[in-house]
Amino acid sequence: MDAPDFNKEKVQALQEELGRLQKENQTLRLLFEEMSSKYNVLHQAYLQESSSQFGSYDENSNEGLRPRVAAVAKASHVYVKTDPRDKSLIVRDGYQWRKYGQKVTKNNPSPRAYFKCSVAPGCPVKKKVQRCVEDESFLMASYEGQHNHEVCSTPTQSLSSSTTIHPCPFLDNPFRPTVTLDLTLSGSNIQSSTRNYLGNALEDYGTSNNIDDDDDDNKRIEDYVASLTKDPNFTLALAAAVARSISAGQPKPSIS
DNA sequence: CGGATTTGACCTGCGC
DNA sequence: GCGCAGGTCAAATCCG
Repeated sequence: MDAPDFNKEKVQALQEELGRLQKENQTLRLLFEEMSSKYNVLHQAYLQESSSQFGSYDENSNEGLRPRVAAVAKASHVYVKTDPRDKSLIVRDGYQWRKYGQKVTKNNPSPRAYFKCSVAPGCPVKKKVQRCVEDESFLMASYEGQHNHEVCSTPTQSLSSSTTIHPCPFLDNPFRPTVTLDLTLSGSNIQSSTRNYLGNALEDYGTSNNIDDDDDDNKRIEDYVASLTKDPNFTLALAAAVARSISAGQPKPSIS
């Protein structure tokens, strides 16, 4: 058998395979972008819904980061992203608190701290702060009672640059820690930060895509896919987005 | 020195 | 009634 002919056939087969993979990559990319887009829309809706249920912050209001009093009237939970190395149980939420107790609870090795609002002498609001078992980088703050005064500090004092607040990243939030609502950012940056997780790789790929350099492209794709699939947070976010996309596409059961 | 924090003791509710 | 766990009190301590 002629060696050059054999090599020619082999090259041709590889080119066909390459072309097929490129088409597949293109399809997957489009699918990814669509899912990413849907994910962002759904996540924004989720955050809006969550902010109406939890003690949360109105970033569009000129009142800054003050928690909505109505939401704090009953016991509510807020998850705060902090530095895991920071062992303090301090949640900067715009109010001034006096610590009156600390206790180690049964199901959590991290101690629970008890705070009373010290802004006004008669303010009945209490707060419990405990590090999450699932992820020690999160603090869970439970608020009880209703403030009878206005917030005492400015928004810039309320939240440190490294503090981020989440409605609930563990129990009922399918997005888990993959997405961070960083209240130190502006509104547009909040959206861009939520896009980062799923969008960056594809955006990077899109901006650097060069048709003349197929080998580099494939290598880049493989690197992106490998880095994404290795990340459990991405897997969770992807699963949630797929589930939501599927459920969103199904007709809603009629309520009679 | 005064206010905030720490920490052990005490109180209370709940399940067995 | 007892034990356990969570919540609160208050004296001691720390810190600016």
